[in-house]
Amino acid sequence: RKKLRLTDQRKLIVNAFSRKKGHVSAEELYRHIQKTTSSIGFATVYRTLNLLANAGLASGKNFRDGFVRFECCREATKHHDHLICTQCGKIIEFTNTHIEKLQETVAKDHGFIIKDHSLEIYGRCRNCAGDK
Amino acid sequence: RKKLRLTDQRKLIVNAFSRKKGHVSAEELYRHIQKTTSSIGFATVYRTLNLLANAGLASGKNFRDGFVRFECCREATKHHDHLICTQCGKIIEFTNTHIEKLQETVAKDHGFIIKDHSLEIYGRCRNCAGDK
DNA sequence: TATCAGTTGATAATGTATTTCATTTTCCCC
DNA sequence: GGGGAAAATGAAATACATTATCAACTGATA
Repeated sequence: RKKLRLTDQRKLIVNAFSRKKGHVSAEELYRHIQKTTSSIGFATVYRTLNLLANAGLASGKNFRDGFVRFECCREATKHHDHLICTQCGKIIEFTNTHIEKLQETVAKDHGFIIKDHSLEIYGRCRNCAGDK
Repeated sequence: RKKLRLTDQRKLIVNAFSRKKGHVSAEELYRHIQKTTSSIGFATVYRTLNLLANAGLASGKNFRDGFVRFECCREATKHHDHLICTQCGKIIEFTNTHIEKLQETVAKDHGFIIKDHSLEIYGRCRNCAGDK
């Protein structure tokens, strides 16, 4: 939040968003806000989330359910990758510096300069492992 | 191609698709086919690509341009990951068994059973590295 | 406080992808 | 080689998440 205006709606959205842990889609956040405060348009939710994303305060991930999920980028939550359960939708975050280093190596081998990357592992979580 | 019917359109689409190397979107393929043979509907291209994907003969990847790109899954082209140049759009494939092993380890640590994964590294390729 | 650019919200529009449905085509069996 | 059921096609309609539009509004600034 640098050179933009601090409006009531933005306060509300940012509050709701940062309170929600995990990975929220714009629509989920919109509906959640609607429950307590009506009169916030969903265009504003989208806009604000994109603003946060551009400002580096949120990041949008496109898993495989057709929409973008945003997560809060606090200082504490540095970069991380995701394990996604295809059964129950659970999302686990992890970091592995060893993998990151190997990615750097791969990139270097191809003359690439990494700007960003995303690694998602899809499968069954502990609880869903038994299900067919 | 197991229990489905072999139609002229499918032959055409599959031919065009397997001839096209690299990563093609349904729309690109559709337009490419239109240039030589009109009278193939757009829906049929989508349908056929999805059939191929379900049959494991193609795989669709969702990079960051908003649509799905399909690539041919030949025997030769086993699983691989991607380096994507955000400047010129070039896509380089790579494999790294070491990274894969580490992914298995991570998954095991969280009680996950991997079914699939996708790793994309975004950055600048050799040619575009200099550009601002 | 007056101003005015930034912001909002309802709605329309966008763009990719899927579905519908009447028509056509393929495959299978005689 | 037909006949017919089932599958496939194409054009258009639809779904769906997201973005653009634009008049009305509002917060920051002079």
